[in-house]
Amino acid sequence: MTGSAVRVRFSPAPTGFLHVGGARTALFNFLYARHVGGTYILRIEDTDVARSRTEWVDGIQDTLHWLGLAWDEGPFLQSDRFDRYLAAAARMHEAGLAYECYCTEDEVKARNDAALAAGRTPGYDGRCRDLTEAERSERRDEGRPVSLRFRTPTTGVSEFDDVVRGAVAVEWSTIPDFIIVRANGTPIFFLANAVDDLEMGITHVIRGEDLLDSTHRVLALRRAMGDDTVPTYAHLPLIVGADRAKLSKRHGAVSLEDFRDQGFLPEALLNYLALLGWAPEDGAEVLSAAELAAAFDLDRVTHSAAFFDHQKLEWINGEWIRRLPLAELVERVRPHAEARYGPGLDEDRLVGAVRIGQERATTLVQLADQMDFLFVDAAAFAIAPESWDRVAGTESLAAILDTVDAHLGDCEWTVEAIDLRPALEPLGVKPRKALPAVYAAIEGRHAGLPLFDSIHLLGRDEARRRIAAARARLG
RNA sequence: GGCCCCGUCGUCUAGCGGCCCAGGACGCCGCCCUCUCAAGGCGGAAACGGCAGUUCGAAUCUGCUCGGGGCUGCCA
Repeated sequence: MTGSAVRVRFSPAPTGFLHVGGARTALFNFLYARHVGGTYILRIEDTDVARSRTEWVDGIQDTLHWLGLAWDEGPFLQSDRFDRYLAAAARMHEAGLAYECYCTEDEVKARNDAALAAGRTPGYDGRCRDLTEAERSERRDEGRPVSLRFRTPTTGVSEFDDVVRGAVAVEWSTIPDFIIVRANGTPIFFLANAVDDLEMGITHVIRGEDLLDSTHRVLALRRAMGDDTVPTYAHLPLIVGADRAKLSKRHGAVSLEDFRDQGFLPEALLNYLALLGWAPEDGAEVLSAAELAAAFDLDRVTHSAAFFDHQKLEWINGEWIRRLPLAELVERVRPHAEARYGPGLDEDRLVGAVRIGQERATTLVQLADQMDFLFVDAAAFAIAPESWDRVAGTESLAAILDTVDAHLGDCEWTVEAIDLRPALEPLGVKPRKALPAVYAAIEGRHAGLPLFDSIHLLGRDEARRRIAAARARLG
């Protein structure tokens, strides 16, 4: 598993559920590690104590496991490692690479707003950058909060090569000094990120493009720690919502758990997510995790933001439902069916329904819903009003139901013998005209699982009872 | 506002100077199959943002322009 020196990490902030953007990032890290035989690490970036929650730390891990994206090392919690970051920050301070800043958040914000209003470029104005020792002690005596701010270069260019973007360069003069330790004594993302990538020997940083600009600051921090090496960076195109804006917890993002609850298979989600921002050379669309890992490479990652297409996900999910062995599919459907109809379902009916539903299902939930007529209480069974409206006017309906009842009364109880078409032939009504009403009578809806199999699963008595009930509605 | 990134069918993409009057997939439309609905098969409509330039030749290279997005936080 760790045949190469490649070390990658997925490093989510536990400030919410895992959504498709985060899952895709985890997946690409996972696939790359598997492709090259490297190590895939999980690191929780919970430096923002106020917003991180342990339930999200657990939730993210659960979801990752469900997806099959188990990590080789970790999880490492940055909140367990604050001393390291703070020590690094202290060294930078001593070396003059960082300085104490006494500005309050509100003051900085007010000055930024003023700069913007005046048409000037916002960003920390360097007020505390070159304070004398006397000025510093004066501010400390005032009881002002003390944060540590990193001194960025004022001249020159910061440049690095990104696997998917190519060379990315920016003038240092456009990057203001930034906080590395908050006034409350906790470290900031840039610092923790730089320290950990270095200490954990991360060789490839694969993450969203929203972090592209922060790379310059992290690299500056690495150099401040005396390290001139640069890991390989690969910034993935963003996954956007219908408005083409970045997905986030407060903007259009959907929890991966919701997809699970909606009846999507992890195989399908993985498969679809892999196709958002990457495509295999041979153009294949339906691939297993192993096939994805074999074909995946960073140099085929695309450049532009992608819209999450729910319809294509549904299609892939159907493909995966069809590929699952029957017994396996039954186990995937079972929890959804039990959630609806209670535990201890009749096994023959469940397996039978899954068997006839497999070739037409798009989601596990849809499949579980379609078999409701087999599990709902006899007393609770009812024909959907819309369906009855559609079929109530069927030509010769009374005769059709009488004929069906008679046929079910004395035919051999096999799917082949139940076939209603020969019995209906004398009535001169086409099966496609006559049968929807029988579907409604038996399944409660005019379209659903194959009728003859459904009748077979239902059993002779209950099937006839339902036909009789429908017949009674005609008066 | 400043900086950075991106721009091929509705959507996801293939394409890396001639094989492209642009290929595949989802979706959509039509036909076939059919016990309903699906699934499946066949066919169809549908795109290189714009303008210059380089070149014998550009979706592919360059510039400009327009458009979209990201960052600009004591969030990550």
